[in-house]
Amino acid sequence: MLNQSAGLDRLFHALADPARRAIVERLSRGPAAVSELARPLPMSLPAAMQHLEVLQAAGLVRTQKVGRVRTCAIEPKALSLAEQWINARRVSWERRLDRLGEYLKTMESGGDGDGADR
Amino acid sequence: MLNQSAGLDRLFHALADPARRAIVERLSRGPAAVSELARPLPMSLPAAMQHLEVLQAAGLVRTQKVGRVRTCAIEPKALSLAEQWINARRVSWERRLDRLGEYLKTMESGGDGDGADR
DNA sequence: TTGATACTTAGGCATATGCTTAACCAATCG
DNA sequence: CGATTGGTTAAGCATATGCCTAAGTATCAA
Repeated sequence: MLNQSAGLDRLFHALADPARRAIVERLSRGPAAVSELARPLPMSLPAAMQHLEVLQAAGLVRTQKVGRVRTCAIEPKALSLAEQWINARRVSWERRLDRLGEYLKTMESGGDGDGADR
Repeated sequence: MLNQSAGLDRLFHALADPARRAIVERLSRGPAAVSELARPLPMSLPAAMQHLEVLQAAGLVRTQKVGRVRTCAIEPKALSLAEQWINARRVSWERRLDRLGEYLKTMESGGDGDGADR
């Protein structure tokens, strides 16, 4: 899986802001121009642009300029990186809880069993 | 589902740092004391503590002090909030791509169909 | 009670973020 | 051409983050 740490940094950081999530939410319903994305946000256009740049740096958004209009769209694959990390954690702790369950059953039936957690 | 925006802010922000993810990774394999979590990190103990505080504020980690040792554990439920948000996005854009597919099929068979995207 | 261990708090500092306003280009439009 | 529209760049500023060192506090061990 390789570490991919910097990518996760950028990805989670990009998602850690309501304005940026709002942009992603809007874009998951279809492409939009920069000013269209900025309009509903409580900030200036340049500020919204900076958020867009963060999203692009995270690979979440792809843009393309035609004439004087820049059209933005989500990059669905980007989110799956975050998803995978979260899933990996879940697998990890579920396995642990299973082992704990086994251990408790062993206890019950009077065995000794090295259940050392560390 | 209600907005839950502040919670997502804290959650994603907490995950947007390699040291904090390392802590979560360690804890998904089982509970640990503060100093045990700090040891592998390239920083001082107080710095590690601050990361721990961020994780607690995000609801990702629960701690409990016994004697002079504070033991930390993950709160599996916390991650599911992030997961849900990501899933919701996916559902949204998959529906959209389906509609787009339908539209293209309609085109193909010569129909007109209002496929306006906006 | 003395000392070591395991955190905690406080203060300070460098850099990063988020935002603003004020220009500045580049395609349209009249 | 000259004015608009849509976007971009630049500079500046306030606050937030991330880290450190130094100085506590509270067990536990001898």
